[in-house]
Amino acid sequence: MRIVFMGTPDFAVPSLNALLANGYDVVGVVCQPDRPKGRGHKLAACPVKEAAVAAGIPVFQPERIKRPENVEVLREMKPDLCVTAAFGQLLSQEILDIPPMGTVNVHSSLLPKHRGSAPVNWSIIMGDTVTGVTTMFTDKGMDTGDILLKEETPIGERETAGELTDRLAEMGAKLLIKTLRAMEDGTLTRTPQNPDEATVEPKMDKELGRIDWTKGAHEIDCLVRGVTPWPGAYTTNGEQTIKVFEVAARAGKPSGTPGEIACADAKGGLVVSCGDCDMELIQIQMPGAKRMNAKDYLRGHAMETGVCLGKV
RNA sequence: CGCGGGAUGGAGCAGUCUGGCAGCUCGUCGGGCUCAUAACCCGAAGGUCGUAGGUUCAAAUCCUACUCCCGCAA
Repeated sequence: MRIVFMGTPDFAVPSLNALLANGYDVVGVVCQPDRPKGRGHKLAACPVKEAAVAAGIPVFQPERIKRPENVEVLREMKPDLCVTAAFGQLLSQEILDIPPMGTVNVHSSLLPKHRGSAPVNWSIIMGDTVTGVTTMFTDKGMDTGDILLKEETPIGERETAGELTDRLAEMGAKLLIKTLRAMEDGTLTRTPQNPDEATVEPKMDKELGRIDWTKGAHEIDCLVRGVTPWPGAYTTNGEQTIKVFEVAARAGKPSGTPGEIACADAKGGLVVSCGDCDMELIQIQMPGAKRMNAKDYLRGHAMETGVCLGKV
């Protein structure tokens, strides 16, 4: 069975490797073009490309897969089946018609919940306690195809989007293999999604990570974990942007107005009031500095109590 | 050559402009105080000042090259 794999970020790599490890014939890999990245504005390959190159598989990186000449390239790969995992481009019907066995997608949520490009982030931000991975037949819409298999997992109370993504990537890879096995056995069933239960969220945006201190502690904690490590949560102190990696609620009532610094020393930590209590900023990063514990930062820097964070 | 910040005992920083004793807040170790303590008092250990070269009587500090880390932007 000739398989063409389409995926781009870290999430997709375990699925690709699982196909290879299980002896599937991956004849080509499609991913997003190299993008300028990092400080030197140098072009960088995406994780899937690196994995494909390491495995000696031809890589195709079209700017827009839908263009006729790119569709033709895909057609010439003569895939029996296509597998997608966080590819980053929608496929046209013309493309979906190429592989006779169809196109299977690995999605990092329990569909139809959390359609879109950032399901892991949103499931944490929304305060879900359970999430999972879903395999489905890709169709023309955004994560709207028929569901094949699902697997659930609880979301850890302290788990960040990055950590959960890693876990789901491994789960997704296993579920993908299970799905293909079932497909080969003829035991696979497909279930249409119930559109009434569907939710769709936008992709991650920097502005999303801005902490609103008037919100409650749980909501803020979910936001911080949901956008960590990317795009990252942050607040501001005057002109300075403070990136926030980990927060913890303090028992009791807020000791000041939302955003007000209640405590800022190496012993007591950095404590800020939010809507319903005080919160400790455990791990932060200041401009130009590396990520560190707030208490460490305060050993070498003074911060005034009483000032308000997050004021524009 | 996209813009910018940084590297100084175990942690976080000051000192660099204007060259001249290795400093601050902690941590660690020892001792004291205390019913007790993350509190307080006394003492100690611990540093090739990112690397290499240059200037100088003298370099953390000035000059040159290099390495590594980080913010913005993507």
